[in-house]
Amino acid sequence: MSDERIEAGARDAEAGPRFTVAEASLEPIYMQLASQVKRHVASGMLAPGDELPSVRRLANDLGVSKMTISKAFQLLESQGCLVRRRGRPLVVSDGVPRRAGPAVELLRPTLERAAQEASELGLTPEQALQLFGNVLSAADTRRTVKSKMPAAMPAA
Amino acid sequence: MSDERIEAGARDAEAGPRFTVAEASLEPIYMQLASQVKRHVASGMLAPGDELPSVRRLANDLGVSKMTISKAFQLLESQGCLVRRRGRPLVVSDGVPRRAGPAVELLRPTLERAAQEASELGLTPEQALQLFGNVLSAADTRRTVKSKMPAAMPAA
Amino acid sequence: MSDERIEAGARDAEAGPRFTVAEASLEPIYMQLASQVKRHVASGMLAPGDELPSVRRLANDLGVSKMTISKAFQLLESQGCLVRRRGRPLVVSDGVPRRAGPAVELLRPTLERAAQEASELGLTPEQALQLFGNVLSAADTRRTVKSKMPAAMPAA
Amino acid sequence: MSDERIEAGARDAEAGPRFTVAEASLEPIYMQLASQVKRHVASGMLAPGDELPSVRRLANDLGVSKMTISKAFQLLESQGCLVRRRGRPLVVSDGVPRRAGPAVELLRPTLERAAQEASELGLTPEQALQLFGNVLSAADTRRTVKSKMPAAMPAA
DNA sequence: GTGGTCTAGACCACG
DNA sequence: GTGGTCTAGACCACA
Repeated sequence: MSDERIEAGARDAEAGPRFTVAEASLEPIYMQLASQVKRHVASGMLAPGDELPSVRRLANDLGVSKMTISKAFQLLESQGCLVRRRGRPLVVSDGVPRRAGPAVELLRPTLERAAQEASELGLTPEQALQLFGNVLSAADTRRTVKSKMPAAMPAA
Repeated sequence: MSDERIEAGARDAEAGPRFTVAEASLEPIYMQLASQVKRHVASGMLAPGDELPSVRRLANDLGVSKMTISKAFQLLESQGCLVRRRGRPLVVSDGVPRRAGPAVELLRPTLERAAQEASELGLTPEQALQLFGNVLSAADTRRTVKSKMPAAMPAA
Repeated sequence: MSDERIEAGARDAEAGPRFTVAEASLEPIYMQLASQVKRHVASGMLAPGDELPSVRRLANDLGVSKMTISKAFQLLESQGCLVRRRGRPLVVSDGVPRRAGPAVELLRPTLERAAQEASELGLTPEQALQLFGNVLSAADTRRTVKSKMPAAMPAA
Repeated sequence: MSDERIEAGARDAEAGPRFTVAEASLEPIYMQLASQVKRHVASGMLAPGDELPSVRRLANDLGVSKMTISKAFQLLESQGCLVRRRGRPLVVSDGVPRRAGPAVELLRPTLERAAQEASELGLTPEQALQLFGNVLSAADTRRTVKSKMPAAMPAA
């Protein structure tokens, strides 16, 4: 992860999903957030019925406008992923637990893109796989180092 | 590669680089093209001195505006990747063969993104690696099957 | 129609859909617009493939912000009613011609509300029907008077 | 009335006004309630001097916050429709029995909106009228069927 | 010219 | 406190 990311949520002992945006990315911020929420739902990090961080807090933590967060949430609501309740934080819908199949399927598009790029780069599948292995290890290490505590208990 | 892609180049006996764009993608077409050219250069598919297809032809084949192709080339020229010569097609610069290190490095950002997503999806590195293996195999198979004619050999 | 409405589109000989917003209404402007577009599609006033007025023009004519128009269109796109094409005006989708059944069904919710209110007002169905008849006549008259020409030919 | 409605009042032998709110509606609940009370007053279902259900009871029956009920009542009080007396339930004011003319006038705005929508849908006044007739019949039937007990007589 | 993204801030509705 | 709506204006991407 060479690009700078701004993080929000789940710090310290708090056990919640982490939200990050890559400012440098060309992908609109609200889309980064929306797909991130979907991944957190797919992973179980966000369960149906869970409340999301408030728009204001996220906007503040991530350093983006309230409207941008709102837009992300609105997109997710239009896709049936979140539900609105008057005057309450948004909540993960329980009607549509996983609309794109199991968690693993949400990763496929990115990997397909990687495969396409690897092919254009003239890399063999083996080379591509090995590089991914390296990248995964590096990420894992970084993560492990970062949180010295056993990752915050799952069911706090 | 579930999304529809429009292809151009490397047909018949001609063994040249293949250009494709995903209309549905949110990534600007000119950027898709520019990064694709860079990958072809990194892979050696396009060597320094090689001529690129004409703007008109690419625009026609890919079904996009000439402006869009121009913009991609313009971007590459401004990065020193292509050079323009009076009334001639653009050629690959030999001054800056690989500005991002070996080919493998151009794949890293996408894989880092995949790793980040895998982590958010709660997948283990092993699961992510396995899925990538599947995807690479599928892509390889598809490619092999597709080109019955001895056109451009599958990079491997 | 006692409330003031700001109109846009389809003036003079131009035969296009008319867009209006009621400023005084509590219904958000973008929702007023979105449901209006749906009605125009259901009526055939807007056919699949037709382009909508540009965001800027509508915003200007209706005296609202560009973002507000954009939000209405975005909502319609998320419902599959409009489709976006790079750098072109939005267009009525042909994939989902009428997702709520025939035109008449789009009127039902409002009439159900009216029926509920009539009942609470202690009106008999006959009284309610008669009042609706009066209102329809009034509207019809007003419309006829307004456009002295034969309403602009349907298939211009 | 396809939307779910939560009801309160007029149960058992008690013959009083019925209050309902549509949770899913975008219209604020307190406004739904306030306009409903006005209709009940216009219909005579609530006569000047009649007491309204207590805030607590309505809140409980309708499953909304007491604040919301209070807000509705406050609005009505500020409009002179209800009057507050020390420690007693609110009663219908006799000063302003029908501030918008006869009952039928309270229905007009909704019917005007329906007429506007019908026009945008390309329906003839005859079609619109017929649909309203159907809707009124359906509502009437449902109501008759629903109340097997000789509770509050259907208004007719 | 088209639409899209984002911001900063004001104001509203609901609890 | 929550989210929603709207604005005015800046900047970007695409034709």
